[in-house]
Amino acid sequence: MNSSPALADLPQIERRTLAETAYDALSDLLASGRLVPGDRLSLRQSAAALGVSVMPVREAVSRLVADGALEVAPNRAIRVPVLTVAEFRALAETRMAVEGLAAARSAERRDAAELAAIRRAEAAFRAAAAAPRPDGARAVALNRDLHFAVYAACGLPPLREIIARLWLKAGPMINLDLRAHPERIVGGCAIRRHAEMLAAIEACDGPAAAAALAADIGDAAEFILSRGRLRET
Amino acid sequence: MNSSPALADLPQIERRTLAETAYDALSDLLASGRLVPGDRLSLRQSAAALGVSVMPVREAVSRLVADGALEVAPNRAIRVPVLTVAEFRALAETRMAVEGLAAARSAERRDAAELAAIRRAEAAFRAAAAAPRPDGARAVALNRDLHFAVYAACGLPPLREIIARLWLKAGPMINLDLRAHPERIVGGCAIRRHAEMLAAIEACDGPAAAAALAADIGDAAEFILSRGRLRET
DNA sequence: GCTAGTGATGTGTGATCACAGTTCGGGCGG
DNA sequence: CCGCCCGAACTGTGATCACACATCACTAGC
Repeated sequence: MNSSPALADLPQIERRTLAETAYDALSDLLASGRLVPGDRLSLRQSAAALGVSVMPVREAVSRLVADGALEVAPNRAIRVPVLTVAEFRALAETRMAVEGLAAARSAERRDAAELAAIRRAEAAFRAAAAAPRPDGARAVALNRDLHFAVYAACGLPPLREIIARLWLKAGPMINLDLRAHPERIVGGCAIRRHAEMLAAIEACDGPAAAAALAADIGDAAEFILSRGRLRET
Repeated sequence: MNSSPALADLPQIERRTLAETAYDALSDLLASGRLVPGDRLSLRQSAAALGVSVMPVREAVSRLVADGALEVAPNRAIRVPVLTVAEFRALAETRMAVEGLAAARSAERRDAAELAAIRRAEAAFRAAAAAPRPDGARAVALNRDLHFAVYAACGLPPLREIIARLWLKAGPMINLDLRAHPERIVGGCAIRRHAEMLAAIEACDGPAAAAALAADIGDAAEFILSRGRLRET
């Protein structure tokens, strides 16, 4: 079975289902904080907005509900969860532990290319934060890029996926205030924590990287908690 | 709007969708090892077996695919993944890290009731392993009960859910050999590791609990790897 | 004799319809 | 004027249908 060698040049055509695209679209809305805790969303309206039928949207929403990024109220209404203080604390603690784990591994295993990528991401975030008029949405995206540049270097794909799901759950709450008040967190602790983390990763110091990252998450969580927008019970 | 206090006694009627039931049914098949890596399954056949239409099954399968517990081949065939050696190693390492984390927290935070539950689960597993003719399926279930009794005591519901998903991914591979050869792992290391873990939890020694649990997972992983049923590439 | 084309069958994916349940607003009775 | 009730509109859920694609057995052609 000989065939033209030109066929080898053909790139694999990507096979994306509409459900996957819908999932990505909704995930992005959640991760960027454009979907606020308490927001309701309707399958039919979302489908209309995406220009598809309810079928793919239903599948995407079902996955997000399973991830805890959305919830179906007993009234059968789909909405972005409004976490209680206790739930938010548990989520933040889990993130500090799991993401700290990933950061420690990254510090100990990163190669030169990964370190360079982390350095670039840190510099980009710092530059954006130093801008005269900070852009909330851009800061959120760059912060995300930096964190996941670190997690990508941990060598454990399953761990990276776990963290991505945790971000989906925490995203709306975290990014809500970060978008509204970019100067607070961005100008304050985050830059310092990121610098500490980068230094630890450069020094291959796992525990220090974990501590810096946990502190970064802890700072943000304390800030959110102090604003008191969560449910008490 | 006064009403009889007897109404307070009524338990909340559970609102389960068929999709959730289907998800639980398939999860159980995966977790218990009755679904073996490489097995294909069809939406229509599964739906017929469950006595529902393809709709709920499709949603359940979609979630399991998102969890990595199932995969859709490019041929559009649904099957339980056959992990490569590298993937299995990464999964085992992730489990050792994350579940070790949970065990450490449990050791440090468990209350008396949780400790009692863990003791009961450990005793039940030990008793089943000591039986003259070990029952593979029962040992799998009791092992699962013991582990999750520990994770339930860590005080972090999100962490518990993460571990449940990891078990869904690893379940088919782990339980395949455990069901086939209950005497190997059950009679050997597992009992000892469990005893070490229980002792550490009783002593509120977090690091020791994490080490014992990681060793338990590591032993099982080594055993699986030595059997060489995984894909090389 | 062996390969390449061709049909039937079954696959997941997506759209559409049907239905029970909820929500919300308008209008009637008090 | 206020409170209740009923109906229209909308919700998610499930079933059914339609379609493009993959697989396999089979046959015609070299």
